[in-house]
Amino acid sequence: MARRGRVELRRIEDRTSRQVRFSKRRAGLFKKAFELAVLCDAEVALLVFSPAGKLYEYSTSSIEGTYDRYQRFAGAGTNVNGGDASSNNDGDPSNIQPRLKEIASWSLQNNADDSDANKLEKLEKLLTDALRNTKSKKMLAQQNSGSSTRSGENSNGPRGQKKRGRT
Amino acid sequence: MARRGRVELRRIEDRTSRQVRFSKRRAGLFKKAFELAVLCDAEVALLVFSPAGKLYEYSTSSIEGTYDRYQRFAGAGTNVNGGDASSNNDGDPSNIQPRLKEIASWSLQNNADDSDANKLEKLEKLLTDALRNTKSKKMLAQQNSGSSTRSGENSNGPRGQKKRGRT
DNA sequence: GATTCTATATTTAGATA
DNA sequence: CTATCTAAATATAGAAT
Repeated sequence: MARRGRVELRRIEDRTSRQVRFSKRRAGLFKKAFELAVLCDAEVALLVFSPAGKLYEYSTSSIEGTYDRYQRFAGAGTNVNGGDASSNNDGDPSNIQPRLKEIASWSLQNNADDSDANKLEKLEKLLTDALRNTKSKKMLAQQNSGSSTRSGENSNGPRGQKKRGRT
Repeated sequence: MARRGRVELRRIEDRTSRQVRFSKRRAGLFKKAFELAVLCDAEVALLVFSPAGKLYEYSTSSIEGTYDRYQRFAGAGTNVNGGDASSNNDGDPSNIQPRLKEIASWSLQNNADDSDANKLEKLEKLLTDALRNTKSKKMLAQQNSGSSTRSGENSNGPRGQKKRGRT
């Protein structure tokens, strides 16, 4: 963030302070959203509920419209994750369990120490791979079942692109 | 925004430049959205379609959930209270182990069946969260400054967070 | 609660790799 | 396309209004 002392990334306890920051940051966030839309010609939809329950929204066109596009996009399996399912998936995209085993194992072995960058790096890799496999698998499952079980597509990030060699 | 010459708030004509800015600004926007959610305990849903048609999303809980709340809210036009509904994210990026435990547990319980979209969806969320935590944690460890500025990067990798020589 | 002032913390456009 | 580095523009925590 920015300014004098430095801010911990965690829920602000002081009610008043949290409210003030919410106001300021909300304004900043909406401004950024607007700029991204205009400068880069992107379609943006942003919904924010304040801790008090108040609604704030912004959208290039309309919340509904963008949400619809989102559903069609995600549901149709068009290009759900930007197309990164072609990387080195260890061959079989449906082979998730092995990855999970690794993660589970790693988790147990490092239970007492998770502050080391190297370990974190390794974990990160495992998670990334596992996630990639998951997505590939999910698409397959959805396509096969034919039914639209689109309950909650809720992957946070726009997953990493290829990440391998440079062009 | 920020940098050397100054930016006109209008569509960037140069295709390449626009693409690069989109990448950077998108990352910044998602980071801000994440911070607002964590710091101020707000519920956020963000959808972005790049000019190329790629989808990027972030949500405190789930896009669908927040959209639903939005519709209800807009429809009722009243205070959607009755519980505040503030999602508790567990906000602490340094708390990775709990996530891993969840993953490990899930892994064991679903060992025999990983072909179901719903299960995969759940797993995906777990992995995404865990990954996000990992990255935040890693940056912290790397900075090794003892202070505590974290950033919840949910997009691609942790942007250059090295030392950044301020002038 | 929102806004202004101010001293820092961040963000980011460009150029590169 | 992504990551770095640098210089310059913003964003914003705190305090006061």
